[in-house]
Amino acid sequence: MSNLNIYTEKLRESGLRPTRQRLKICEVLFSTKETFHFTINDLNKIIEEKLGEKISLATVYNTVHAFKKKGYLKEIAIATDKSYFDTNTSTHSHFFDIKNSELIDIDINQVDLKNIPNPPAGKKIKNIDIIINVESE
Amino acid sequence: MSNLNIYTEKLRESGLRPTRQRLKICEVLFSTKETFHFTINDLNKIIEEKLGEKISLATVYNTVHAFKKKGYLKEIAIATDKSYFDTNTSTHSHFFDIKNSELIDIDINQVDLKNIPNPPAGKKIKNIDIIINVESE
DNA sequence: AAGTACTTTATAATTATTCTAAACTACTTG
DNA sequence: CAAGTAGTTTAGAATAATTATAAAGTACTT
Repeated sequence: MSNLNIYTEKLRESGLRPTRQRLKICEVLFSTKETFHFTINDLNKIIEEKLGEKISLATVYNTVHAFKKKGYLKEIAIATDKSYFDTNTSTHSHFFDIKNSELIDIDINQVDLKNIPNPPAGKKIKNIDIIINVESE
Repeated sequence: MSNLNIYTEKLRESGLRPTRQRLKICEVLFSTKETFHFTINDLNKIIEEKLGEKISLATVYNTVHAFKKKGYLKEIAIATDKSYFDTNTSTHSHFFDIKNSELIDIDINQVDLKNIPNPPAGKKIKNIDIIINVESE
């Protein structure tokens, strides 16, 4: 698989050694151009079911957090008990279906603020999270 | 205390009987026009420290959720392990200081979307959460 | 080839939240 | 106003997400 070098580089850049387990995680996260949303538990299940590799939750947590810190993953800000992550790290917003906890990407061009307010004194804006909550009618 | 009737009404409207404990919760949440942000734990501590009333956490959870359901409180969508609530139920957004988990209201007039994207087929927009993440510089 | 530093893992610990069932209280109605 | 009943409070247990730990295993340097 020629993606190996890419995975290895991503891991190294994140300060992690390329191990069998971490490469499997990469395979799920970065093998396709299609992006997706997941919880740690989702991810762990996919690795087990699709790749037949049973990885300790702690390893998945550590790796996902390292990728998030490095910017290879983004965390999505929603009011739920679990953390959701996104393999799409470009600036964009989400629809969130309250009933089934489904997240849907919104193209950046479709959402934009009219004007950005001045941050409080001594504070700098890092990024802006926009969630449009929807419900099936 | 002439606010008693107001508290009682809010509780009744939320489907709850006015009990000693719930009235104390109201006293903290609704006694002043100033709004504030809190976690369940914050709220419980304030009630104990300021009003000298020790209330079971379960009671606080139940009451806060009933108020949220009725619309007397709003939950704020941020990516943290705890749930944050807001006594300001008008449409508005927040600055969120990542380092100290501090929330600051933004006047609604200062934040507005240029255009609202069409929701996915069969779904209806309920509300929009906007968080501007900031960091001390 | 061997040593060191980093990893994985199972398991325990922590934290937020929800559940439960027994004791208690508000409210209705006679 | 004295029950009765339906809703409440509470401590503690149960759940669930996440983080910490420490022993066994692996990647990488030399």
